[in-house]
Amino acid sequence: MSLQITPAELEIMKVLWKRPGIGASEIVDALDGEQDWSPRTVKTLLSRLVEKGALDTIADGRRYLYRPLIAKRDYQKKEAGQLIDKLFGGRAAPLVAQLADARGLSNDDIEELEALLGRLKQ
Amino acid sequence: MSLQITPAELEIMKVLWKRPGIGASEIVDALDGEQDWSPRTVKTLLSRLVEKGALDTIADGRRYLYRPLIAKRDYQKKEAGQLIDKLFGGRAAPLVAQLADARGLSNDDIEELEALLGRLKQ
DNA sequence: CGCTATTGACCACAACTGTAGTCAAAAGGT
DNA sequence: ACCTTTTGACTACAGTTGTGGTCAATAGCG
Repeated sequence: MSLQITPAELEIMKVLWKRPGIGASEIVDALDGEQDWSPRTVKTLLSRLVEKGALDTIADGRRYLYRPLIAKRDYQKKEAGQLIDKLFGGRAAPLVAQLADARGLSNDDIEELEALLGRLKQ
Repeated sequence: MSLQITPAELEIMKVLWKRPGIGASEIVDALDGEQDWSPRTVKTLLSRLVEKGALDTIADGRRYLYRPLIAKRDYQKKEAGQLIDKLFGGRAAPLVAQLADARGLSNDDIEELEALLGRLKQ
């Protein structure tokens, strides 16, 4: 199944995760400033996502509204899992260590993580 | 610079991170069982990695020995950073939460993370 | 010393990606 | 009732990636 979403396509998905059920032109507008794509490009990406089964269309007169068929969380989980399998020997701790090293964790991050670990531990 | 290493190329890098300075045929052997690539394929990937500046060659008679020019840690850091920027709003904590959810952290993981956080805290 | 196996250089080629154009139908302004 | 704009369908096309073939030089076996 593993529907492969490319980086460009992901930008579209992110818009639709925030505002599911909008049409192509709203997506173009939402991307303005972020990405500088012609509306044609956005349409192509949308078609490909529909083809791949990542999006659903709802007819709305002469146009379609688009809705994600995969949840953001599921996608995040899959990507995070792939990364640690690919590069960190399947262990989460080394990844976190790298992150801490790469960009430093804020105090908020640290507290949040401690709370999370506490919850996991019981 | 951001030399883009593809998934197939990464397999080669992983071998060379473990055993830097080996030749093409040793790499083919090392990959046996992992990947099922013809020696030609491995050769092509090696050339591309050299071309991209990810590997260095050392002449050794009629062949080359290959050595990584990027450290594994640096690559891990870059990838981890990209993932959280791309999908987790640049924050590490949500990533860890997803990982915990996706595959569960082992008790060892949890302890390791706690130790890590402790070190980061003061 | 001649033959075979190995090696790097170069080439091939289809699938996937990023980026967008053409076209025909339809919707809406005037 | 037209003309313009918007939309989806289809098409294009170059660059990247996965996968491997050809070829010529050469190194080592016998």
